[in-house]
Amino acid sequence: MRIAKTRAIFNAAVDVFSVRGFEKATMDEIAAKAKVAKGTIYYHFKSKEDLFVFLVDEGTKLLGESVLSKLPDQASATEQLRVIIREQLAFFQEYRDFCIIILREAWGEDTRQREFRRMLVHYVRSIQTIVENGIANGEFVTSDPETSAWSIFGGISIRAIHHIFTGSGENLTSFSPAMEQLIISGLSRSG
Amino acid sequence: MRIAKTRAIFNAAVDVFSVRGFEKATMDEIAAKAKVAKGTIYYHFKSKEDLFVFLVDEGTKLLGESVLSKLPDQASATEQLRVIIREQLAFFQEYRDFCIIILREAWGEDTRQREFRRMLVHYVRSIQTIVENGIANGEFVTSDPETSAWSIFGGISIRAIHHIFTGSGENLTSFSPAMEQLIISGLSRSG
Amino acid sequence: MRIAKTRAIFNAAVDVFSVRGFEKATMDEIAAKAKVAKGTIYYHFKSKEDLFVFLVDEGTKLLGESVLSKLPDQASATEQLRVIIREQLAFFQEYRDFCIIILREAWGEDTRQREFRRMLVHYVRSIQTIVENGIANGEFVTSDPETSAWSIFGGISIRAIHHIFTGSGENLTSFSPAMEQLIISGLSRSG
Amino acid sequence: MRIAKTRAIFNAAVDVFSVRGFEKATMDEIAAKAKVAKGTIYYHFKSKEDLFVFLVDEGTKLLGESVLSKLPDQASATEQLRVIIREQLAFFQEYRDFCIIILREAWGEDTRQREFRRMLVHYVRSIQTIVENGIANGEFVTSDPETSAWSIFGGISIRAIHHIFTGSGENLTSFSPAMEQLIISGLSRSG
DNA sequence: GATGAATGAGCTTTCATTCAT
DNA sequence: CATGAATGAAAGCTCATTCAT
Repeated sequence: MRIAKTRAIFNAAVDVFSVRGFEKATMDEIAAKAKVAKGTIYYHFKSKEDLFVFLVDEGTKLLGESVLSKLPDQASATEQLRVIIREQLAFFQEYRDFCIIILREAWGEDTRQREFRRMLVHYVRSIQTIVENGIANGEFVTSDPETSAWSIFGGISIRAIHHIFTGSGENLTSFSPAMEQLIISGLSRSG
Repeated sequence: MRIAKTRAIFNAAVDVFSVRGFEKATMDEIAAKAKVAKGTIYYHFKSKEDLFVFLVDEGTKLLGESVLSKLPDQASATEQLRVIIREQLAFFQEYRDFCIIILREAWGEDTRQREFRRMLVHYVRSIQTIVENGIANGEFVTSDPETSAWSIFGGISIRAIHHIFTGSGENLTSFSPAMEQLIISGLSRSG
Repeated sequence: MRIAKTRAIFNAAVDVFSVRGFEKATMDEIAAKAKVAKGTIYYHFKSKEDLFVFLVDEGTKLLGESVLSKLPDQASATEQLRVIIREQLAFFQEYRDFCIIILREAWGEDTRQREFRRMLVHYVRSIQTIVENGIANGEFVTSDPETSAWSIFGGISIRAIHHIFTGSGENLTSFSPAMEQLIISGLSRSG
Repeated sequence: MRIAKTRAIFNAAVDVFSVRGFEKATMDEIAAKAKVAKGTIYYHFKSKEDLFVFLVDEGTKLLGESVLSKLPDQASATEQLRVIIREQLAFFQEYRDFCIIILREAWGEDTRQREFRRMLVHYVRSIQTIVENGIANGEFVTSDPETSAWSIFGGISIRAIHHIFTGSGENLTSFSPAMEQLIISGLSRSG
């Protein structure tokens, strides 16, 4: 029972936070959506902030696991990067709420925002590592792997969120080929 | 006098909105920072939302002007794209507050957020046009110019905001070469 | 206008705090009694605690002034002590609320309670000084002026509060002769 | 087992109520300190109020027994009063928590507070009886034995609580001689 | 034009009490 | 006997907005 309620609150919170944003989200709405009394949320989480941080931790961990578990061990850096692009888009397709929450709530000096960025940095470092491996084995060329990694992460994320708010029902993964090409080969015809 | 007060309010608002976010920003803090009475803000702006939208309109217009006015008319699409990257980074360097506001406040279904995205779409369409011109004249190859344009915009923005919150004092424009290379030539050695 | 509202809030707060006690008093009830909106209280006082401390400071100052201003400068210590007893009873007669608040709210480790005791100590020290003067000029005999002063203050206060809650409508000052006799001459017939 | 748990709850309650006061004390803290589940308290006591009243009844009874059992039957009223003063101080020395609870929680119109005063009145009446006996046999002089009794009780209690919150570690009974002298002989040299 | 005192709806959080196990 | 998860009413506090001056 305990886990069931915690789960219900978690799901409701993801929903409400993504629609309203952290500040405008109310515990009342989360409680209603989770079909528990407001006090029940406070029995399981010590505050709104605590609930949010829990959700962000889980969500970012899930992003990491979802994407990184798909990486083929023996493949080239190029292939690995393609997988990253494809799987991050797939993750945002399945968890649109997290895509919104990430872009909206990570930037600021509040505790929850710092914690959020700490998780994000961890994820982006995985991309950076792949880029660095690619450089090491001669596949890639770049003067600044950190900039590359954040640009790749940001490109995918902003492309996704723009689609979420503006696009048709099209699946996010349909952008994968164009993005892979852009990131691997660049725009230039000669490459 | 009118313009002076409006200006003071505007500047204070940019500051407070970027530090606190729209919801946590208070009219009291904006008034205090602008050194006007709270009622004075309501004399110049109809509401908190109205003030925010004004600021976003001005800011996005300024972004567009700052970046696009630097575009050399007769240059190649490649060169134009390089200028976009360089100048958008320069803009974010000068107006860090606005970089933060864009990434934080543009995503949601509130009126102010829709208006915000409308302005953003306008700007990104300029990038898209350059990409399309590049395709038309054979410089560029991509199957999806819209995805390219948003990826470019997103890559630059997220790289910038990560630096703003985490980086050292380094100038944002120092990332320009690496980003130009990534976007023009891609990561791949063979290109 | 400002002072009028502050005054109304002050009076309402004294009333509500004395009837309910600090913890059970609600800002809603104070606001209703003062006929102002709840927010108005927070415009004038930064918190419930702040309001309470303000009220305690004023009340204890008033107690000090009311009682001590009646002290005849050139009189004997005995006469001065009689005045203290009479006037403190008169003060509690007029400000029963303060009598209740003092006995109820001064004991504890919260900030407001420490502050309260600080004020009380100041007042009781005046009694102690009179006792010490009496010793110096040979009127009084006691081995411990501090104990005497607190016993006198406590005797008066508890006798008063017992009357407030249990007694008839009789005026508190009617206890003055018996108390003066007790404190000056003691119970013993031989004295 | 039943009695053991009831005892543990009782002790924890005395502790928590004296530190926090009735309103701020929480059943959670009492349960934690008693090392029982919260529900267990409700098995033994019907409500928070019920627990408090039980504790007050026991405590006041204990005060009465502790002090009055020491009264030497055949002694003079003067000697009996000296014993009262000494033993009440000794009681407060051993049960400081209860001294605090008395002064804090007895004044108000709630049921528990009326019940509390009913117990207190019972105790103070014992002092009053001694005073009246003293008058009857010519030892004492006073026009108002009730006022004397409450003043004596109040003087002792307030002197004690002031010491508890402000004093050094000194034993409360060290104030007994000065208080006995004050109450028996008064401050006046001539007596 | 400009002010700032006043408002009250709305929010987060607490906690005594209940009850299924 | 004992437990502790769940409840929801109630409270302190915030803040965008208004309006008399």
